[in-house]
Amino acid sequence: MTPRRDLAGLLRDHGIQPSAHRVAVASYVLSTDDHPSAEKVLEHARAALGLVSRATIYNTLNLLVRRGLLREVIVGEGRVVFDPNVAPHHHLIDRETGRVHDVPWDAVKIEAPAGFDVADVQALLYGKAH
Amino acid sequence: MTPRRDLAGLLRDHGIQPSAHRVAVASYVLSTDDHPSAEKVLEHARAALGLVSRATIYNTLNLLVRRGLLREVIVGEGRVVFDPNVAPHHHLIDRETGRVHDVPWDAVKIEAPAGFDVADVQALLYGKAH
DNA sequence: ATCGGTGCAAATTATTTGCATGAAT
DNA sequence: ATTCATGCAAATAATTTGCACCGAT
Repeated sequence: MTPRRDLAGLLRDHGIQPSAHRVAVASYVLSTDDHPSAEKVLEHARAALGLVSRATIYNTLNLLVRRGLLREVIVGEGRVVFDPNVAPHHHLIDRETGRVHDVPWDAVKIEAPAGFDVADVQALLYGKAH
Repeated sequence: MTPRRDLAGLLRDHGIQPSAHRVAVASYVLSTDDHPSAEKVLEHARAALGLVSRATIYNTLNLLVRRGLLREVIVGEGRVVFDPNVAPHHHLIDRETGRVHDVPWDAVKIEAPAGFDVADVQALLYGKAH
């Protein structure tokens, strides 16, 4: 497989110049399972770097998505969240905490409707821990 | 069951005063399987009534949703659409035409993740007709 | 010297809200 | 007369874009 030395190397391998801001954003968003919003990514970036523009966050997140390192997930109700797990899987939203959890791909089975080729499925499960 | 005489009666039964605008909006959006956006509902309302404010459309749609006659569905990529089918079911988005189709509830089976009560599931299938 | 990344402000898009007018009860 | 729906414009919220600047190659 792709030998990955470090974050900067990973970014470069995906055609992204590893600027300080991009590395800071990537080091958080590519290794968390928080499913952060753009706003939360901005907070983390500011904690790490001081002054960061919101536009830079959006630009960087969009770039990571375009390059296949990150996935944008719309978890209903207009919430948009980012997930470094780019393999096929689903999501569960805890209605009490708002937290988003990954759900394994094969926990959901679909019977494709007649007359359609289903290329992708995104299941959103809403529930709560018990 | 609730004896439903006409649209105005249906609205009244749900605590909605059947103004001309509301009846016009409802008569389209409650009987179509187009899964229209707010904008498309506005077009139809204008075709039927002439001058209609966008705000009135949003107010009316939100009212219908609040009263349980309509469901708001977010079909990925920021598209928001309205569906008069308020019974549990899923959706399939045709990637070529953009059209949204209803998918029967039991076409999708989930194995609830350990430790969670799943109260609701919304599956979005992306594909194309063949 | 050039290229590309960043900050800022302005633009965009979708939606909501406040307010005054006018219609319906 | 009072209530409530409507139109309009302004407010909001989330995201994108244009542009000037600045640092790194």
